Amino acid sequence: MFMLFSKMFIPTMRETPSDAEAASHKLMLRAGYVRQLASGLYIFLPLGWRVLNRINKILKEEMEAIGAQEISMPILHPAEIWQKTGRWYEIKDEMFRLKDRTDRDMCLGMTHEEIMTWLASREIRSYRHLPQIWYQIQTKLRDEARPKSGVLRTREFIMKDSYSFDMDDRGLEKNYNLHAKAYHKIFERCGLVFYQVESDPGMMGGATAHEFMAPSPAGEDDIILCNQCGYTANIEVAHSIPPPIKHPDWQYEEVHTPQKKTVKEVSDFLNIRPYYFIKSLLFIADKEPVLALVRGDQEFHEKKLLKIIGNFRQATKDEVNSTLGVDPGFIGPMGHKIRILGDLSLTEGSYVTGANKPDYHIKGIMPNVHFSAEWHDLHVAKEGEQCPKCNTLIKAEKAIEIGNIFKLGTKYSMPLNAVFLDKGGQERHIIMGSYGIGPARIAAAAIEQNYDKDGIIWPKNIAPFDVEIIPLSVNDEKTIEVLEMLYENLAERGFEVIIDDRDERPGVKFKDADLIGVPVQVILGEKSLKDDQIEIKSRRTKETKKVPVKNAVEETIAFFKELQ
RNA sequence: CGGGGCGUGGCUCAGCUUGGUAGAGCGUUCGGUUCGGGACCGAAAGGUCGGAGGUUCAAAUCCUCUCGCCCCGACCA
Repeated sequence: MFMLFSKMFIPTMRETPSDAEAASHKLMLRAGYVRQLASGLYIFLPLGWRVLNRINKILKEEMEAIGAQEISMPILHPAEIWQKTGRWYEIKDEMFRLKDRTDRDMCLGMTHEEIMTWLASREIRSYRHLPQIWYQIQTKLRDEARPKSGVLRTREFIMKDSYSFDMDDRGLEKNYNLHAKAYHKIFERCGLVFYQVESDPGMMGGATAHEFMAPSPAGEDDIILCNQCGYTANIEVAHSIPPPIKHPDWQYEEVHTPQKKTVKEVSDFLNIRPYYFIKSLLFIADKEPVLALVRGDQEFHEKKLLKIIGNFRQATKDEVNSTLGVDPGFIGPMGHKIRILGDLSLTEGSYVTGANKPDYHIKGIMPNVHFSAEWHDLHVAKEGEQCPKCNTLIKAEKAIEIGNIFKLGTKYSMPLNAVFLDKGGQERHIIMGSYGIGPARIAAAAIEQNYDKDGIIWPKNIAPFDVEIIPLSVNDEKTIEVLEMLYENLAERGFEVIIDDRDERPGVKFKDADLIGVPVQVILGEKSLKDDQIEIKSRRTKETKKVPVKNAVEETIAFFKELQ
């Protein structure tokens, strides 16, 4: 297969549109892959669509390889099904809602757990029908609060989503692991650097979830990594052991700290390091006040507390006063009757904390001596702390979420009554899993991880073309002769080739070729052709190899095969 | 939703403070010279200055409202 540059719609730009920030966003615009229609809505131009299709082809191959069957679901859904699972009410502005002409409530699909489960509930009757894996590559719509970074976060996007249906947890475990393995193959084939990390199942429900993360400064997520034992987790669930500290032999005493409220202020004032402090934060959970404690050098982790006590909010200044009898800034954990939760790093030692009276702090307070608390992990893990599994120093990185896998259990099969009869004739709920991948995010992540000042450097399996042939002169007879020989042979051998047949100056063609990022460039110049040679150039390294015309096809293929 | 920024030919931007003929570079079209890393010369087309209202003899410029887009945060099924 070959295409002519002059006939294709590839609107490259010399300058970067001013509202692009992320490298992938800038380059996809400049190189003519996408155009923006409105906030969070993107048009994929021929090159961009080719890339997505190549990614989708890989997705399909790996899904079929684990026995998944492709289907296609509507993106317009009746409200009732979403009402049955409760998500119609739980999800707020992020769901696009509308009514049909008969005033029936409808919504646009943000994901397809409900509809897939609905189908299973109607069609699956017996254990003999299980297990099943159904998948689709389908448009999703979410009215994102903040679309950003080009195609990384959009309101309409394509997603590969698959769903597994099993009779029991063992079956789910198997399908979950099959998906994890398939995902590893997919992201490897797409040429990405990635990690599988522990993640928060969130509103998807279920106990276990992992995310696949492509490290990149453009990413929205923070992940924690341990190079030693391989522990990886999203910061939302990551554990860590803060650096241990040596505790001084303080006497329990009040110290005067006029107007000093924050840890930093008191720390500077008393000349005591922040990690010797206990930070006390008051929250209101279902009307019950809860005091949360973290070490002074630690950041309090809201989601971790949420999982323990359920919904809560920060207490107002007045509530702090009426509950604890003191203004924020001078709170200490001693002498209160309310529920107290403390971070695990505080279980022993001697600390500084608020004295529960204005302008005073307590030095020498000891957990489990001067106060008691329920101990939980309540802090945000950060770089420089220790791995919870092997004590090695951990690293933090930003990453793009390119895929996720969830064990759903019966979260959807219960409300939608998706049941089957087991061997014993017993009616049981289907055990489900759901698994997503965002192809556009793969493309963007691939660019974020592979570009230079001149443009995109595609991993070879997802590039829009394998080879770009650049005849420097389109009026030279010998050039045309070699060109035809080359592309016909390459196309015959299954390569996808683009030919820059435009009557442009060489500089323009080189610039565009680098910008577009096809991994192999074959340059046909009159000078080299005089010696019966052509040039094969790597987009990534810019290294050029001259080879005789008679070996051009084989050499080009060999060159391509050696690339990543 | 909170905070910040920006809307002027297709793209990047100047002009706005201090109201008075709407500009530049790139791109596009035509002609010519060029031709191995975004060439050069000449000519031309192309703009309701995001929109509405107001102030004024006069508004891209000042005021009010509004819409859109980007960034930070919150949110993210």
